[in-house]
Amino acid sequence: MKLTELKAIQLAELFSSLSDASRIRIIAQLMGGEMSVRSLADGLGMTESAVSHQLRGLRQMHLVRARKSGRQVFYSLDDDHVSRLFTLGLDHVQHG
Amino acid sequence: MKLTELKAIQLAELFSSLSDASRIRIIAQLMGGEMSVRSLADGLGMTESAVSHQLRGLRQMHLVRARKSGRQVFYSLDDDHVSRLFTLGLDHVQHG
DNA sequence: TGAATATATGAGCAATTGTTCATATATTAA
DNA sequence: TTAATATATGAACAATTGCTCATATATTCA
Repeated sequence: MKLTELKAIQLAELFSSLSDASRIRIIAQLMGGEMSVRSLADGLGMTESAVSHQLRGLRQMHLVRARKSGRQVFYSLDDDHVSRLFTLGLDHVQHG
Repeated sequence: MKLTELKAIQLAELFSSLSDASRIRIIAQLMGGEMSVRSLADGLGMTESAVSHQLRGLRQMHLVRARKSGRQVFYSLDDDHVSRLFTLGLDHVQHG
């Protein structure tokens, strides 16, 4: 298959976004619906700062989207590509 | 969604395997069928050493498989999860 | 306005990563 | 056996990454 260097880099960046256990766990939580930064941090046992740093990267790669309400920010998965990549990956890990 | 820490780590490792442009280009080449280390290296403009190092990681994650024939080793994609992850990722990068 | 709360961000540091270079192993041919 | 070829591997180094800590911004409430 032919692939421009740019597309290769973009693809690598996309998968990079999913290449850390903390980010995977953030995404797993968001599979259940939108959550605030604090409740993500509480649920994951991470600091809000660490979660916020990770969410920034996920946002930049359009894996999550933010909705502001008052002083909270609720995050959710951006589109269904994300959960499809997630479950396809889980498939690969579980079977063969 | 609930996810054990082990599964989170395994998923992250899987996506890590796809998180580098060189590895993405190796996989793109292998979408066309099996290739030797040398022809991969030639086609990608990488040294055989660099390609071999990367193939080792891909092999360990069961993304590629090796078939030895004489003094050459031919690599191919391990199963269809790989190309499905690849094309799903490409989808995400191209649209939305 | 000022205090409290929720999130974001920059600097800095330890840990990880991808490559090169040198060398090792394995196979074939002479 | 020796030389040549194909691949693999270990060490080392620069570059990147994910966290903590301190601080900044934004919003609500008194």
